[in-house]
Amino acid sequence: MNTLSYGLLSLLTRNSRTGYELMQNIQPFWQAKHSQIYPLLAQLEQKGYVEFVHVPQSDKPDKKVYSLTDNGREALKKWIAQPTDEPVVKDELALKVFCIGLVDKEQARKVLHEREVYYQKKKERFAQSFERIKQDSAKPLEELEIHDPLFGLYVLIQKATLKADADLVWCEWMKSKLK
Amino acid sequence: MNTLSYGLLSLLTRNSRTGYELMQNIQPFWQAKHSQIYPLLAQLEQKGYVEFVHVPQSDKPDKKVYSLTDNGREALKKWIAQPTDEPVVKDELALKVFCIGLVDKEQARKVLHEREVYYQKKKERFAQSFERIKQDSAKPLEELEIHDPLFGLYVLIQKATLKADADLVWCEWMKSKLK
DNA sequence: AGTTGCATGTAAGAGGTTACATGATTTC
DNA sequence: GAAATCATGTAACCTCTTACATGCAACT
Repeated sequence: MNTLSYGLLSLLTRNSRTGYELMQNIQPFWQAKHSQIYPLLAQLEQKGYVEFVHVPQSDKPDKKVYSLTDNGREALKKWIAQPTDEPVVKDELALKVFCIGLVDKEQARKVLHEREVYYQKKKERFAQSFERIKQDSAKPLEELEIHDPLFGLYVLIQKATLKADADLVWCEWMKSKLK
Repeated sequence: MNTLSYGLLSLLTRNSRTGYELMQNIQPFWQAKHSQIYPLLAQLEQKGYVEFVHVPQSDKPDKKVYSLTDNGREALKKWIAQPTDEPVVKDELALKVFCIGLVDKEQARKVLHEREVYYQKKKERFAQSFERIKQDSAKPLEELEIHDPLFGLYVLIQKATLKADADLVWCEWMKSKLK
């Protein structure tokens, strides 16, 4: 059981989902391709942590809809109680910035601008996510509590927004250094 | 040439360093073990991007001190001009938080507290880094410009500090949600 | 006509971790 | 006496990406 496997179980606590949907939905929290996820789902099924129903479709390819079993839910609870791995960040930009003095301000601005646009788009996507869960939620978001179904998603989008803001502040600050 | 290889070259623009030092110094920006770095250094030497001198030591094991060649410096400049990969973040905590409703507030607080301590320690380390480069720098840090040797390191510590602050703000905010 | 989305899967290879191997000095 | 630091390297294994494979519907 690796971390990604637990991540898939974690998503399934909300809804039943297909492998394809799991692949899409886990992206903001853990980047993984379908080629990694499908074999893991097969393993999780063998372990009895998930089960699936085959759903034939006429217009689109048939699909397998996975849901969490009681065993899977128990495994998740045990996992949460284990010590949490430290976050791993791999950002090529940081390595470039370290030796940014090799190029002129003009070129450095280009590198930074590319990243600024990236974070702005990211922020927009988070704003849209907030809107979506605001509509799905019975309560105002600020009143959501730990056992409300949308709590986890809500606080994660909050986390991601705060981080994107910090990155954008840094980009702005860098612009003033490269004038 | 993968990203980590360029990262090693990037560090060598500052100083000549041993493989062991490179392994330590790259940690804040790219987590890599010595078992990955030593073979890459051998490859970089074969490509003519770095060269090394053998330095015998009596009290400690002998070492190889690597430095950047002109070819290596040219390779770095070309790399900076290429499009930059998007950052990859893998944080087990995010996956746990998504399904945090499975456990009670008491347990959730424990998980969050562990991470808060981690970010506090990280901030302290960054503060120490600031102090160290403040002493190494001829100018006040705010006046450092792109071609000053400590510029890259300075702005990276600034970036890391802003992000750690954002994470700590989120941890505090979460505490109020879990009261 | 070509691309994107839906939907699943496998195979090859690159990237990365853990363990094995050695050995002196210093710190707890 | 045990663990940590310095210092290098290899081997086995796990993780992850890219490419191969299929096929229909909708959009451009």
